[in-house]
Amino acid sequence: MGHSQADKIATHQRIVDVAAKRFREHGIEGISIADLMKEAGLTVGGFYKHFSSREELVAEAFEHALHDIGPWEASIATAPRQAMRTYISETHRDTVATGCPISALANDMSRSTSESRDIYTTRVRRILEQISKALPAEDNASKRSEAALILSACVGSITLSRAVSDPKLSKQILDGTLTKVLELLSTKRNRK
Amino acid sequence: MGHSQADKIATHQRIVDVAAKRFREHGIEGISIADLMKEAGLTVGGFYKHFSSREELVAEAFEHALHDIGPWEASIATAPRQAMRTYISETHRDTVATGCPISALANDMSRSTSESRDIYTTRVRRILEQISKALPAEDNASKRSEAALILSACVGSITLSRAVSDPKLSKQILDGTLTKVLELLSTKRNRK
DNA sequence: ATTATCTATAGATCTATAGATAATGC
DNA sequence: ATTATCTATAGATCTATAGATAATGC
Repeated sequence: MGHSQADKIATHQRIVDVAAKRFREHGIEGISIADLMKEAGLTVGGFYKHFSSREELVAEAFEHALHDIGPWEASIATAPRQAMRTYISETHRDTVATGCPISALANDMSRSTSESRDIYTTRVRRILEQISKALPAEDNASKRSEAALILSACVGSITLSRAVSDPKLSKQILDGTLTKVLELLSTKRNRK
Repeated sequence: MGHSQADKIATHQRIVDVAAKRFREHGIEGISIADLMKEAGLTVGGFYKHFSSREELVAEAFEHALHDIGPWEASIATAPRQAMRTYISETHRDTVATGCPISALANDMSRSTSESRDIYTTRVRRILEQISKALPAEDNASKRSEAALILSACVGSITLSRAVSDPKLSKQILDGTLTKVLELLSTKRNRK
């Protein structure tokens, strides 16, 4: 067992990694420090040499989880249709642990008063801007509205697809939403 | 303090009422039986004369919570635009305790294996059908897709509006999504 | 000597149960 | 006599801390 300072950094990162996954999977209150430490190959006693409180781990783990959607977020500008296909997909639905924390932790965030909630907020704003930029040219107000619709559809469809117990309905929600979102991204509609 | 059988029924209902609210507010694991009983004006010891387990209360409370969206669901067919204005609103955002459990408990449901999840699923299916019927005439496949988009947008927008900490962004998400959903409900778009 | 991790445990929950108390209802 | 509710508590968590152990690093 390693005890060097380099090992400690790696250990710290491993705890955050595990937490970022399990929080998305089980909810922020849904897993104990002891279980997280165990999965990281450690015992519970060492935890407070790495974090001053559970809340501190939550904040770090949440920020870490946001890294997982970095590439996706960047792809909105360059390949918006592909980005939507990736998000609104069965693969994403079935990989909550490494999937988008904006969706997986939305209900938890609404109950949070922590710093994480502000980071969450900033990130939502940034994603809305990215989607807005990717939209066919219209006036800016309309773009902002459409970006809100599309992000809401992303979050809502993946959340609903995970919540329903019928795989057929789950797929129908994803496929239906994706189809319409892709239409919104490409079609120039006639406006009144 | 009442001890009659009639009182017991009223007491039972009061516990379920309180639970239905607090589960939506704090999440299913976010409040203890003791706190729920206290709010219902009782002590924790009496709980198991009403329910065989915590899980049984969760199931009853969830079904009870679904009653709260009965009128809304019925209004989709008769006044779809008004239904959307009601759902995607600041008022709904600020009343989680009595608001739509489909949104408030979505993340909890995805982790559940209980009977409640099947009830949830059936209800989602029914709402999708209602929305589908309210859409301007198109082919059925397209209607189903559009219903999926609209329900996803409802759930996603209310969830995001609660999760973000900036009231301005919160309102922007609601207003933007609502505007576009209303367009979808009324506009006959040109199709390729 | 310092420190990363471990074992052990205190104190605060939470679910569920046992037994007492005080009403109802035959 | 029955039963709705209460007080009290067992047993299982969970967060956080104290002190021991065994490695690192000057």
